[in-house]
Amino acid sequence: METLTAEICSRHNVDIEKLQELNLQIHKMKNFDELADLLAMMGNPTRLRILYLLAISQELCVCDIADILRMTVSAISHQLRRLRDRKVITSRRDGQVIIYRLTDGPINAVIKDLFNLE
Amino acid sequence: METLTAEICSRHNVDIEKLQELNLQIHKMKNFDELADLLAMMGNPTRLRILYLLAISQELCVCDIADILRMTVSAISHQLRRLRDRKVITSRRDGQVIIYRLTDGPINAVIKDLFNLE
DNA sequence: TGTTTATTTGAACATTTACTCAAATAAACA
DNA sequence: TGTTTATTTGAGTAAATGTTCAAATAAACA
Repeated sequence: METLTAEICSRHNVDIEKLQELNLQIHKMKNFDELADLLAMMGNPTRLRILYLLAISQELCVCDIADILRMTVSAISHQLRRLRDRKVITSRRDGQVIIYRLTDGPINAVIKDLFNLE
Repeated sequence: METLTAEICSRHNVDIEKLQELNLQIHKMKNFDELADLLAMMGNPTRLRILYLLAISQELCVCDIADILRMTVSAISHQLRRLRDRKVITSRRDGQVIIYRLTDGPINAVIKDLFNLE
C-alpha cells in the first residue's frame, strides 16, 4: 500500500503518523462494503417490517405479508427477492404458497437482537 | 384502526386472527421508519467508514477524513452534514479547523457495538 | 388436461442518492 | 484590514432505489 501523505489540506500541524495509522486500520477492515450492504438491506422501512414479521412469526407466505403491510404482492415479492439474493431469508413451497423464513445463522441473530427478541 | 381482512389472496385457510395480531404488532412498533433511517445512515460505505474513524479516534477534522479515505473534502463534508443533521455527530471549531466527533448517547453505543469497540 | 391461483419477473417511472465542480462563507492570522 | 485557509453550500448529473403495472411462470386441483 502506498504511504499516505496529507495532500488535501496545507495545515502544518498534521499528525501524519496518526493519519497513517488510521489509514492502515481502515484498510485492514476490508469488509466495510459488505457490512454497509447488510445495514442498507435492513435500512428500508418495508424490508425492516418484513424482517420483523418473519422474526416474530417464524414463517409467512408472500400474500400474508402483503395483507399485513397493505402493499401489493408485487412490491413485497420484489423486496423478498432482494433479501433472498443476499441469503437473509429462504423460501420453500407448501401447496400453492411459497413460505419465507429468516435464514438460520448470524444474520438472523442480528435481526432478533435488533428487535430485542429471544 | 380498521380491522384487517385478507384482501389480496383468495386462499381460504388464512389464519385471519394471526394476521390481525401481526398487523397490531407492526402498528405498535411505530418507530420502524426512524430505525430504518438510522440503519440506512450507517448502510453506506463512506458514512460507515467515517463513523468507524470517529469511533476509534475520538475526534477528526474534515480534511483528516478526506486524506484518510482519499476522497474530496466536498464529498466528505456533504456526508458529514447528513450525519450532523441526524445528530449522529457533532462539530466544534478549533482554530481554523472544524472538528467532528460522535454524539454521546445511544447512537454512539450502537456504533461502537457494531465494530466491537470498548 | 385445462383452469385457477400464488408468485415472479421485467419494463417503466418518479424519487433519492452520492458525488463533482465552482462559488460562497467565515474565521484566523499577517 | 486584506489575504489565506478550511469548510460549506448549491446546482448539476449519473446511478441506484422502490414502486406500479402487465405479462410470464409454475404448481395445484378439478
